[in-house]
Amino acid sequence: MSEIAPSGARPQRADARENVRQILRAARAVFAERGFEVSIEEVARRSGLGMGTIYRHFPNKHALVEEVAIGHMRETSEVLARAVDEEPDAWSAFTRVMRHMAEVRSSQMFPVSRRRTTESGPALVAARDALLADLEDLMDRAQREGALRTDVNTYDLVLMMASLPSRIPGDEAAGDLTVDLTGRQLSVLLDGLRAPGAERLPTPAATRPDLDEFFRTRFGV
Amino acid sequence: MSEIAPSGARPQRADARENVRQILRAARAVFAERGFEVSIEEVARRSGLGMGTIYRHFPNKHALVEEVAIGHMRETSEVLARAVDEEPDAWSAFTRVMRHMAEVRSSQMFPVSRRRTTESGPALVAARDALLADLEDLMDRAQREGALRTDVNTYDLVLMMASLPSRIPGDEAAGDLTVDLTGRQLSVLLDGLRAPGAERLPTPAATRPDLDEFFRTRFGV
DNA sequence: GGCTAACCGGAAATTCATTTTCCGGTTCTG
DNA sequence: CAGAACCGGAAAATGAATTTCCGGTTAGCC
Repeated sequence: MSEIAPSGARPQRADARENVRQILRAARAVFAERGFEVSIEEVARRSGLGMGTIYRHFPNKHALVEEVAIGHMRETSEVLARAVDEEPDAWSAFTRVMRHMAEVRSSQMFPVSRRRTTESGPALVAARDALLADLEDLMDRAQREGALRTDVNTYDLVLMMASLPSRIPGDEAAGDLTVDLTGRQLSVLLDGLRAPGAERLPTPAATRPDLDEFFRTRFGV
Repeated sequence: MSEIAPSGARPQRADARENVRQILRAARAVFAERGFEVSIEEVARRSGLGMGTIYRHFPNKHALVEEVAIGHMRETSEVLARAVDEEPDAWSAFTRVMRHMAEVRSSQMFPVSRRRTTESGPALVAARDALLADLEDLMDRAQREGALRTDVNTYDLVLMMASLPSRIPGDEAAGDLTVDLTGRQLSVLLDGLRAPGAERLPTPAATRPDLDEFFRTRFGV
């Protein structure tokens, strides 16, 4: 995480460890709902802690974002592995992963990477690349199965997922939406991804640099 | 527009009128590419004019945004009318309108409305509501035709269109994308909108308040 | 229980981007 | 060619966010 217990000093207190957990939980929820440009104050409010506490455990905002992003990548990889194991075919596994990504909005975490090179940087890059590779495998299988249209690639997919609207805002806001916008759009999207696809997609397809560039201009990370 | 010639005074100069046109053209392009949170300085740069000139013709940034939005609404209404006239069926007309909206990214303009009540406020609301009504008619027809899935409504649509990524950045930027992301996503989206649709959409459907609320939290307008 | 380092809250300082003003100099146009 | 209309862009005003700081509070070992 962010604090290593130096050999000679006192260890981290139990309440502090619990607070770090609360911060990460709150950050994850708030980022999912509103994107990671929300203020630290917002995260603090949601976690029930003060801003000072957050800065006690993370050197700066970006470090917090990175930590959350790593969590997303790893978790999604696990979900993917489990789906591949348990589902009867690649398409079912694929939709299951999509639903999970939409639910937690992990795709917006892909671009979080190298603005500043922090200590968790390498871990993040590794987790992200591992997920992308797994996703590509799964999509290949779904395409060979004849279920997924063959003219989309991993980057298209991540970008599409990133474009989905946020899920319903949390507890606090008064004027909450009553619709599951994400769910509705995702369903339409999945239908659109089914093979063979009537529309002809403009070429060329997206590439990795496109993905990076898009997120850079879109989210500034 | 924004300047009325008072009866006794000199009329607006020809070069000034041309500049207003340039400002609107530049604003439209920049907003389409990067959203309307781009700075006025950006608009100025793109129009080849100074910031002072923009403020000479528009009392504040929001007034400029409104003017652009009105243009989008009216233009899209015209495109829709023409499409209905010329296309053989409702679905073709529908896709034509969708492609136009994606091209100019007019759907992100829907929420621009009543933050401050300006003089152009009523005109904007009228233009927007007219377009929404026309769109609803067209979707109804496409649904009765059996081409458009019946479980989506106008609000779903506007929201989906608003989620599409920006089109390829303009002249200036060095690291441009080489992909037509908008086009690819739109094609997938259109396939997903085809009747009958295999996926079952979460209910209830979106409503007008949902649309307003979504944009408020998403774009702050 | 008591001591002390670890911890917390949140106001205040800082930073940074953006909007908006302002005015000396320039350009149309009658 | 007079003079109002116009322009550019530096600088002031604003606003929103990040980050620091420190007096006051705990946890947890003795």
